[in-house]
Amino acid sequence: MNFKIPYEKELNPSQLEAVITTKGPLLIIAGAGSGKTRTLTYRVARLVEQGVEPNAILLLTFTRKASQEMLHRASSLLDNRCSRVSGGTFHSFANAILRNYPEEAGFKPGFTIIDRVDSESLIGMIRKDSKLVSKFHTFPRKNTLANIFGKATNKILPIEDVIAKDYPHFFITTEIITQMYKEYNSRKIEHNFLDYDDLLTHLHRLLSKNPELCQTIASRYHYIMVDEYQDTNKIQARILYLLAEARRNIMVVGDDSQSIYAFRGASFKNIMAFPQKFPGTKIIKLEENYRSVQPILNLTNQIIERAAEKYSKLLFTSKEGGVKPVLLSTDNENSQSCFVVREIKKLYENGIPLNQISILFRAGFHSFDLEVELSKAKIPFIKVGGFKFMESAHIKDVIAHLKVIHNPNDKVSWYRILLLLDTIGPKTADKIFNSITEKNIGTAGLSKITLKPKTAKSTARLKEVFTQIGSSRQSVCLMGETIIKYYTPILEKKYDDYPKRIKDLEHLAAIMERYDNLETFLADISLEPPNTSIDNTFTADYSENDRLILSTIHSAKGLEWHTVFIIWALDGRFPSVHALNSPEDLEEERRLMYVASTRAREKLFFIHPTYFYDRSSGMILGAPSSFIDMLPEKILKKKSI
DNA sequence: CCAGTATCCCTTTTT
DNA sequence: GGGATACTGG
Repeated sequence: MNFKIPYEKELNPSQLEAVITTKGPLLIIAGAGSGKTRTLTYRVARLVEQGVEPNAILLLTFTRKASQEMLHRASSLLDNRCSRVSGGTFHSFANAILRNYPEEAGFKPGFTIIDRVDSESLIGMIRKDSKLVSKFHTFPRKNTLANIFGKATNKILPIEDVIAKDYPHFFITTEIITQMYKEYNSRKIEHNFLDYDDLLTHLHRLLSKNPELCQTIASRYHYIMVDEYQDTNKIQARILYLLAEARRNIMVVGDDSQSIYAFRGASFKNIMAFPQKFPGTKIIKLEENYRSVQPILNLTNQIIERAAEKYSKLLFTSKEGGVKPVLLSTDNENSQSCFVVREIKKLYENGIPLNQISILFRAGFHSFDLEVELSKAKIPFIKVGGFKFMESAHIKDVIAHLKVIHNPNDKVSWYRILLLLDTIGPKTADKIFNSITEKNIGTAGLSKITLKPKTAKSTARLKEVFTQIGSSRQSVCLMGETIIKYYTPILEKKYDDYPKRIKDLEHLAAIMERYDNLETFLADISLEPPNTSIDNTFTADYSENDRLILSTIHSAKGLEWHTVFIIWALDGRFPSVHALNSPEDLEEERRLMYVASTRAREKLFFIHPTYFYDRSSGMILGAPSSFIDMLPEKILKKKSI
């Protein structure tokens, strides 16, 4: 067969082998910067070029953006057929399948995806209803309960194991927590809710309990590719197995050294287990690094070499030159920020565009001081990760109105809406919710139920809104506008900082314009919530042109820049205090440091203050991150100012 | 039954 | 230094 794309020319031997091995199970161990995305892209193109029906290829990635980008690139390599490849995240894939087979999966059509905040609210309701909670001196709070439930689900462990291992101080409450977990699951069914974990577990259950249906679904996908396999959890691995076991045309790509999502149940051991699940797996390692200069690789190799458990690999490059990474000690937080600002100005004057520079940190709030200094210096920046806009109160308030329109059974959202109103508390909200669900009259039914005069007065405007929306089949955007208009006075009364929040709502309205279907809109914002901001207001559409990038390390996965600054490279912050007493957690912090430092092409800085009082732990921090402190001068230049 | 006040808690990363 | 929860008065 003659191929249009000159694969041999454009790929190195290992990459080429990965691309042309299209049959059978394939495991690619891809070191940082080894052209993993390139390999996946060419492989998609190759399959399509071989005549495989594009939608028979399933490309599962970590974010939707990643799959879109790959398919876009594949399209420009070959042709537009590549854009018809089925791609997305595990969660969005599960969402799509489950919406097609709700009954088989055991719930009503038109389910609502609930985020962490909603899930905690529901748990809070259960907790409040329980008379047993007050019998204990301490009982886990709703967010702790959510953590316990989540861990049990994602790691496929019984509740009691999770409590015994991670929450021994709550051991005597085990029985009640287990009871609440059951209650949580049945209430989700009652209100037609699926939380993030449910998307995966329900899909898994659907496939495993329904062999024929599983076969129907599996037979659609002749070729499966999974990116970032090190960050999948056990359930995801099982789903993949069910989808791929018949044809066995499955390729997974990952790097165990870059596994950074154990906190939500991911396990890099999936990589180790893959060849056992699929006997005859061909393993290919990509070890040539095309990203960083050798001095940076020398350092990153050292960081990861000390890891307890890994597939061994050693990255090398043929890139010449480069300078040694720098560890810089500054006296306090603000001098850390000022140093970064000064260096950025220098780089910019030397012709490095701002969008080729990034500042990385462990947690979203670590950049606050720096953001102030950047604003003072008039350096434009965009921040990625950390804060969750979709979970901020004003956004959730507006969305709640849309959610009850879509699913009138959504008790959490009804509560949220009703409690915004004067004289309405939990009890009244309960009554209203019950009469609406009993009569099954939807949101427009709010005006049909009998209320006390006082309550009727408080709900008057809301009734109007729902009647208006219910009678005229409005577009998503129009509904949104109606609700925002209704909500704005409430917002102004509730928050002193309302101008900023109104701006957020305008951005939300802009997103809504792109949708003609409410269900799709609600699912999308839950599954791929916007996580970028400019000037502290969230931004869905932006160009990174000439903007500095501030990002959490988790959100920097897969990206690269000319220069990378890692701030707060401070013991107790990075690694975080939370990880200090668990060797496993500490290993994850190490991998996180590895991910952060392998983002740099030419220049890499670690910065830390030498004196910092940490309010939360009451500790005084000052030592550099233990992952880099022990590195010799030969590898890391140490300076202080 | 709501709303306002005192107290306690914790505080990472994300689909 | 803030949010969530428990408590208390109207």
